[in-house]
Amino acid sequence: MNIYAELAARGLVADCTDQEELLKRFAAAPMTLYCGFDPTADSLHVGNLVPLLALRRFQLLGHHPIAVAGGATGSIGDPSGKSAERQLLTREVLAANIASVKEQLRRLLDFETTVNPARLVDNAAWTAPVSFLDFLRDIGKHFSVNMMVQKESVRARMEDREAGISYTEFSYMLLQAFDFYHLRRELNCELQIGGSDQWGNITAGIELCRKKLGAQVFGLTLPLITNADGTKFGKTVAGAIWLDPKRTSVYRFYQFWVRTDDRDVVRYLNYFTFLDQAEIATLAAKHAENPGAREAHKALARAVTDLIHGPAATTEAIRASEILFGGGLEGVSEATFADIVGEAPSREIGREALAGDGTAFVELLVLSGLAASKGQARKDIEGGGAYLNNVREANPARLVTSADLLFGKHLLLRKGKRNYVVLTIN
RNA sequence: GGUAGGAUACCCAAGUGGCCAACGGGGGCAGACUGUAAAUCUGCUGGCUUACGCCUUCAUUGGUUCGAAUCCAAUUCCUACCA
Repeated sequence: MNIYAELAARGLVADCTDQEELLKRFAAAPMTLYCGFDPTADSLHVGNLVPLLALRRFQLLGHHPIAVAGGATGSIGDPSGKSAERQLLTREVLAANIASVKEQLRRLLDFETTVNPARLVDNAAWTAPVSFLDFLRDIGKHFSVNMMVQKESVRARMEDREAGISYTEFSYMLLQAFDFYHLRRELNCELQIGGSDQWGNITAGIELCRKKLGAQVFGLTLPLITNADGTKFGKTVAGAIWLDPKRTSVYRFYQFWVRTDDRDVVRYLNYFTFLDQAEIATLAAKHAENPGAREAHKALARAVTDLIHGPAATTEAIRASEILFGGGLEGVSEATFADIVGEAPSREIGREALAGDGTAFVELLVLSGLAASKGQARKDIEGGGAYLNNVREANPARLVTSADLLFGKHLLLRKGKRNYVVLTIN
């Protein structure tokens, strides 16, 4: 299957340059392509997944992917889609971010294959040595400010008198264009992919290649992922869903996908998994027939978690989820329960807290972090939204003692349908 | 620099001397219905307290008053018009 058809079938093509020529080029031979990732944090998040997986899709079909870590561009800040000027990252933070993002990129692409191994480069490598004067003379000369001002990312900020745009961010597209030019010249890279907000930056690079190298290169953008309810994909109240398990536990990562809106789930299977069209069609049919079973959701969650965290961690997250959401705790063995400890959010608690008369249930809810204050905890409990060991407990004053411990050392607290915390005696 | 207007809780936004922990909407949390979904309906949404109630909060500081988000003064920041 050719890559364009594959992407199109999944709804992953937002736009591309010179489609006719690009299709011919795809048909002719494998090509080298790249996508950049700016290290704005020390971890990528699910929002970065679409372009990242797209690189891998290209690789699976024989193309040569290059992941570019934005050591240079990241130090400037991309104005695309940003309504306000960004705080510059310090060099130390940037360096640390690049190091960890590189690790994450490494795990998602195949660098070992001999046929078309992925490559990972840092654009600081070729940008940093260029002097400001040289850059202005060799690169800047090819850009008309008139054109730059027309670009959506810049125009939006120029029209907003309050926000404005600094000269620094205004220059961002030149740096990204320089990347494409460099990669075309040195590595014969012919295609850049990116989110649809990258269109302006990508076309800037294409023009630079044409002007300086007389080469035709291509751009292809991927759609912006939207949630059916209109909220931003990948963002929860608590923040972004990160790929780094230290920031977002595997359990929470898995849960994020399981809770996907019904209306989004089939689309997301296409966007975020490598399941083929037949498999997705089967899941879509199952979902249409019996949405309550959430087969599609589970397949989605399993596939993505597996991809990011590996099969072992995924299995644990699934097991923890099955126990917590599978009904009562009766018959759950200590070994099985142990699986969810450390997987589900957990906290430690001193043994003395439960000795004698023990501690009021309200206190424990606050201790666990499930409630922000005692007053809130009381309301939650009185409202029937709190559970001790999966049994509703409506009395805030209920004293919890050692007798309530599961297997002599755990308490399972729950607020609402799906917020669990395991308290463990230390 | 001048003039006018503004700053209220997570966000938007009412309130212009006591009935104000502060209308309403959004968001969030919980309950019902369900399927860890959506929609809908209900409750909650500063802290402490079993409760009576107490404490902190309407940009900052000080003042007037029995009593201030509300009046006065100064300060800071924003907006609009003028220069």
